[in-house]
Amino acid sequence: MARPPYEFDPYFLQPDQDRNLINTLFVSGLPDDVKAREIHNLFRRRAGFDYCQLKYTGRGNQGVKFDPQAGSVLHIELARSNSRRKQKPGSGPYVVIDNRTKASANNTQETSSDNGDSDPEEPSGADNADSSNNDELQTLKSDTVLDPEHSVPAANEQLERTVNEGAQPCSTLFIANLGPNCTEYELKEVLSKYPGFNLLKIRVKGGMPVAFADFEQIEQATKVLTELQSSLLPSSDRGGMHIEYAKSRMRKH
DNA sequence: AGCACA
Repeated sequence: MARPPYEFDPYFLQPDQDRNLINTLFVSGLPDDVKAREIHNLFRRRAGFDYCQLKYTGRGNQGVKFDPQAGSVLHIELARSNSRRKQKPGSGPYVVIDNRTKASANNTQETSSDNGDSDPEEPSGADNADSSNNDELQTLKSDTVLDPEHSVPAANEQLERTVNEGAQPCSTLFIANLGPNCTEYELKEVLSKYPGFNLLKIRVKGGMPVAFADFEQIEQATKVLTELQSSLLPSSDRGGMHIEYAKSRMRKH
């Protein structure tokens, strides 16, 4: 495949970046048996199209009910961040990642090019004579999205009425995996560097402290969640703190 | 994995 001599995708872009810099589209609502070739054909004539990456996710037919009509409508929006995956020069026009292979049956390979998140070079070297550079992809029972890592949450919510692991954004954070000697003071010291920080409450649950940290805005809580996730406090003795959105907002104080 | 206060 002739590819442009330049890269469209800057690497290592963060999710919070300026939306004007997004040059990746997130496509959902694809049928279970969609083929990467079909997606590629959908966009190949469009100016500036570089490549597509098709990912079969873990959600699928099992118990996911959505309106059959709505389910057949393609939904396209700006991705939350740009695709980082780089094509290998010798590979095909699209990338397939299949995460839904363990529970189901057979094949696990991507057909068209490089694989998932960590892709060391093939130790065997130049074995690219691999004749299977073709377009026949495994068909798996699963929901199908393009590049779901970069998806906008709303897009997934449209597709699934599934159990969402209590991950609704909230302006209060729940902080766990704190050391038994963690003090309100040391935690407050860290949190108060962030804008919008309101109040911290520490409770002891089964001997181990957990904390609730309240912020003015969800966005401010989100920033703290991502930036302080897994970070260590002086009192930490079992790894970094684990931060989630609280299930409910902190009450009046 | 563990989510309280009012």
